[in-house]
Amino acid sequence: MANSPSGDSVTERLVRVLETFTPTRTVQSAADIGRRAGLPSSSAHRIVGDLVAAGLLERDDEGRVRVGLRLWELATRSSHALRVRQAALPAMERVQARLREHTQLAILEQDEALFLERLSDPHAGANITRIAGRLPLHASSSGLVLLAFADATVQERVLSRPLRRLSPETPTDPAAVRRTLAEVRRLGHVVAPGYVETVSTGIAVPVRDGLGGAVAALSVVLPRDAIPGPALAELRRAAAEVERALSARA
Amino acid sequence: MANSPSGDSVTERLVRVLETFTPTRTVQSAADIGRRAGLPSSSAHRIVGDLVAAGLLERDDEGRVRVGLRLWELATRSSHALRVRQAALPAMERVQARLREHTQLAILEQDEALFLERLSDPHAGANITRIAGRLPLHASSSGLVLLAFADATVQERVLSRPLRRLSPETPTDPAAVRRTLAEVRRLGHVVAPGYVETVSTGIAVPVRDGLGGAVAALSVVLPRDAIPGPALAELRRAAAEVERALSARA
DNA sequence: TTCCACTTTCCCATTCAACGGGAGTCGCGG
DNA sequence: CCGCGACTCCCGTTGAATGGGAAAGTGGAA
Repeated sequence: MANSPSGDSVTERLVRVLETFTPTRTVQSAADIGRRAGLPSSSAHRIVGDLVAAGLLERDDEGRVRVGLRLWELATRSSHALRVRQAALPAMERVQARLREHTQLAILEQDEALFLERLSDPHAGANITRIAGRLPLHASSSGLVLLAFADATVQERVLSRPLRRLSPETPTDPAAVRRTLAEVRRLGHVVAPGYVETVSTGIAVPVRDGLGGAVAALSVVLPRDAIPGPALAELRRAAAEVERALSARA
Repeated sequence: MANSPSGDSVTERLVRVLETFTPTRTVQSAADIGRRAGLPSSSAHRIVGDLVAAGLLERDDEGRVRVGLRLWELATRSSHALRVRQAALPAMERVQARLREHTQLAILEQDEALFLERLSDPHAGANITRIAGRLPLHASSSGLVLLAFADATVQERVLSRPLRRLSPETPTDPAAVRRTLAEVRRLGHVVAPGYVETVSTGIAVPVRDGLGGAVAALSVVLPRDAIPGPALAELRRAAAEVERALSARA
């Protein structure tokens, strides 16, 4: 029953297998994969074997499995988001050189903020975001910026669902979030203290397209008590630079 | 016949479909995909539909197909090469800020040089390398560095096959390449004028691991007549920085 | 407007590849 | 030495993938 809403086709199985890999779990045994994907052991081994043969998975020196580089090569054909990343990288490096904390680039993807790039100072505190990681739109500075400039239907959909709480200070009242969004649109930025982690503050600005929308959010994560002014100025400058770079090649 | 040396299993078909996307061809109709992958039209449509449902492909506003972001998310689980990229990025930015041409990072992958990252000045001349692109090991500065510090069996295998010519100046005599490799090992760098394109010179240095091998090659592409000295100094410094960054987190 | 070329969707009988249970091997730790 | 887990191989069954064909949508040219 290919293509059906939730049976299991071969394709779905393959994806399930690939999804057993997480940002933290990057290598595992074939048997592990089978267990996590809910597959009979013999099937799991066969499927993993196929994927390895196809190059989507690789075996390391001692038989364990990891995601293959071929997959990354294929993924890179997905120009549209990666063009944004490419355009933003120089500006992000500049921000990072000045602030030396965490500098991030996120886009709106399936009602979440998807982080495309992240530059971190080794001396900066750890934080939760990762490249290719996601955060809820209402609960992160990047997300709020993306949501503020998103399509109205997206806003409705997101705010009509229960708003997950990441930290004690995450805003979970739809009305409050709506007010925040209006303010984001007015000011062109957002400062989100403690929304994601109590010890840090996210600061984000939109990278605008020509039509009132936002193609991405640039953000930095600072210690909770840092003063946001200088970071904001840096971010504003960077966003303008990215917008220029994006419009330059059309 | 799952897992067999070259029949066609479902997995192989999926990969064939994904491989119809190239760095240049990033969107196409389902029918196109079918033709390129050698699939009956009805099968092609079904498979594309499955892949879209799984999120590995996406349809744009007008029905055409492109590679999905989900694929990129999955690919990012492939930490091992991307750790190198992450470690190298700051140093690469520094090189790029100084030289303002093309700065590249490549690793050895299946007997080719695979480019993980590339920073290009908008004012620099175009050149052939791309992120996730590949070049032969004998015919690019990055490749020669990688080959010079590679396993002896890899060297033998590569040099025993016919050496493809990319430009009139590409070295294609195995003996000559062998001499070059020895020199690369002695000097710790290579200057490759016109090997890839007649108008440019590639300059590369290895990023060494602790054991006589190279984890990656850092390179720049300069106009053919540029003097290589300053670039070399920059690259050396950058490589040392990357080696430090890599050993820092273990 | 009609015609034509092309893409896409839907349907359905056939069949063959994927499936998974099971048995056997290897390697490790107790 | 035994037990446990990972992995490999085998093989009969079966149902999902397959692809031909028909028909509906799309769009440009005449």
